[in-house]
Amino acid sequence: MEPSRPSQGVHAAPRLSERKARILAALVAQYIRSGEPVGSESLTAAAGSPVSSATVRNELAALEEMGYLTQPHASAGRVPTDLGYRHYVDSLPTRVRLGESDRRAIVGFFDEALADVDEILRGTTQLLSRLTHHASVALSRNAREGSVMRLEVVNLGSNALLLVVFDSGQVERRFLDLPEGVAPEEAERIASRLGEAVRGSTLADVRSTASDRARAAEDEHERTMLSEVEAALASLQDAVQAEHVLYGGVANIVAERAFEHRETLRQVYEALERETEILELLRQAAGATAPVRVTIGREHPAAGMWEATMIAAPFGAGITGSNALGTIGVVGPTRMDYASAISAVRAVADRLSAAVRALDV
Amino acid sequence: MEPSRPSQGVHAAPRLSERKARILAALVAQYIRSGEPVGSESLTAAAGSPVSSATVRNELAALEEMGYLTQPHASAGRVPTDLGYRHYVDSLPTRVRLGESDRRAIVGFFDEALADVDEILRGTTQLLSRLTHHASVALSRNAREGSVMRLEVVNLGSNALLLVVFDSGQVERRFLDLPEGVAPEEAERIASRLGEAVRGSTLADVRSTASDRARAAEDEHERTMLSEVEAALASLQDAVQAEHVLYGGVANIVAERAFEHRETLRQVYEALERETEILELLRQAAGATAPVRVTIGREHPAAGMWEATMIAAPFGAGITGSNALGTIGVVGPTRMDYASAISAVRAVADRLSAAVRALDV
DNA sequence: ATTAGCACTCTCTCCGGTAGACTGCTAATC
DNA sequence: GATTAGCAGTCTACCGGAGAGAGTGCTAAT
Repeated sequence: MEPSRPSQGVHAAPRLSERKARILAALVAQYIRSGEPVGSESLTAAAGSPVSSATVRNELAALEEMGYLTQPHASAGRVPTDLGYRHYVDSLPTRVRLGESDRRAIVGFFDEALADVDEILRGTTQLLSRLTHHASVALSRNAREGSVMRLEVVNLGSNALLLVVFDSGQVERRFLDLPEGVAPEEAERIASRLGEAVRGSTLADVRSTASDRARAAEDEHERTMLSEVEAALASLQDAVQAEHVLYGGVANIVAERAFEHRETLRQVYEALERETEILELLRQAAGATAPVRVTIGREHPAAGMWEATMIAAPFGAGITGSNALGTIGVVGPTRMDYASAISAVRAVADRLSAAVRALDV
Repeated sequence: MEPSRPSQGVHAAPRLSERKARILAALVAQYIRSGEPVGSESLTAAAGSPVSSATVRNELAALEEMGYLTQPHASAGRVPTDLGYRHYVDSLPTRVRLGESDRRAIVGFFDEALADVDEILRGTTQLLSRLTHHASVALSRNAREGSVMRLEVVNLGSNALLLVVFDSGQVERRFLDLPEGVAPEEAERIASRLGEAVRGSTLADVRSTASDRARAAEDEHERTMLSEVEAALASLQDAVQAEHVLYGGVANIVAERAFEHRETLRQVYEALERETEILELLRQAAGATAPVRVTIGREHPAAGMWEATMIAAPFGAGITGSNALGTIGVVGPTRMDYASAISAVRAVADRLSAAVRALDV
């Protein structure tokens, strides 16, 4: 395995002739359906006007030369490369109609009023997995990047809790040791005063304000209390990992016949578990303006995903775009039914956007 | 596969003779090590005073008759049944010393002060997976069973958020529509007044109090607001699923050589994903007084786990026992290294208990 | 009760042979 | 020049048989 990066192949992908494009598309479609290498014979009808298998063979040889196809072995049919899939996906019609039963499943799911955002997202991954028979992933916007709407201290008896409420509605919490001699009520008052002063600021600003105030405070209780709060905010700020990917339907990966080798399977599970690369892709999809982002095989930065494809779509973006609330997607083998997977992801993302908007605004 | 339940086998497990027990233990240990069916020849040394292979064969035949062993085929060595593993596990010494490097890894992990409870638990599953090379699971006590320490309404601009803080420090939230004409400040006041009144009650009590007060309220704002709150609490109370299992190291399952068949693998992943049975076992372990609970093969209620073993240990219980803060555990093939897996789970649970205590009290 | 010995059974692996599926190439054709 | 028929060549997948190896159960002797 050489670490070659995508679409920068040696062959600069010259525009394909009409016929080559047709043949390539037909081959990819058939390979996706059957999983078997495709021979020239079965493509004679695909080239517009019917041609002989010998002609198809010439075209196939050319497409292989250009990097769109390979052969498992010398006397076998052709199989698409990642570049072949890429061409296929890029030439897919932008809008594919969803099957009626799928459409109904999606509408039905979002009709049931689920109240909690996280729970909706979790359910959405399950929905998406059922629809596509692939593993699905979801990421919601990082709370810590939003602005702080409230600080609250809650006395729990043996210790106290600092709550930080963000404008997204997310809540982070840290345990606090109340300083010796500070009454819980006083602690609560100090925290909420700070909270009112910083309402709408970023976490970093809140922290530095807390630090400033702690230094400036004349009252000793206030000083120690504020530095406690600052310490908690600091720990919040540089927590090991702020956000986590939600997974659904990961059992589908092992059921995937296209992941033939055990080792491939292992690598995919490991990549999913490592999270970093998946996170990266999901974040990119959230930032992009495109409705879906498809990452195929070696286009993945992580070697463990080189046999896999990820389809990701942002949700909850306003008309302004690019400020999505999060991203959902599916992960499956490069040999997947792109048309239906892409439309399922898009449709679910659309509905999810509507559902979140209804809940949130 | 017949749905036979464990240790209620036809053979009522009569006490094994000293020699049978020795042979069985040696066989299980060797099978765990090698993964190959064990022949009589390699057990001649195991029976206390050395005996011939023929004698061992007689004993093996008897053990098979009693249900502790089987043969993959007529002329192969013996392999333990679930009952065989059960006997082996039950006769394992209660305390096995952990390897020095493992011990250091555990201590090292908990030395790094992690601030958030969920994050610690998440990290703990990863630690446990690294130590045992199995998938690990964790469950923390259901917040909704605790008592409510605070109700808080936070105005987010476009809508409002109801926070419910429990004595465990867990926080649940629901979006609220502020009733027409109710000022955010007023809403906050109404909620916090309710919160003060019900401090320490269960969620159900809080809800019924909210409902009572809504009915009794004279002020219209207060009435509508309180019924909003009650609706939110209701949705909290019967949320689809209150608690979720945390998973770590699930890639280890596919790496497990003992899960030879793809289908077995799939079933295990599905069982993990379905969560219900895993939850059930983890809850049972949390309630039990035993330091670890081992569930082997067909002892599992879920058929998908019939080839797997789960080792679970509660953590965070006081000296009173039975009120654990949660449970951690590992899931692997029935053919696993029980001695080291059990001691790893116990050791991690112990340290985790200490860490949580330090954080919380 | 234990053991030596032996016949028997079952699996696993290797091997050669064959059928089948495609290809690439050449030479003829449009 | 593009297309096509025909054909030789290649590679895989599958099958059946042979033989080695491992381990058992049984019998008869100790």
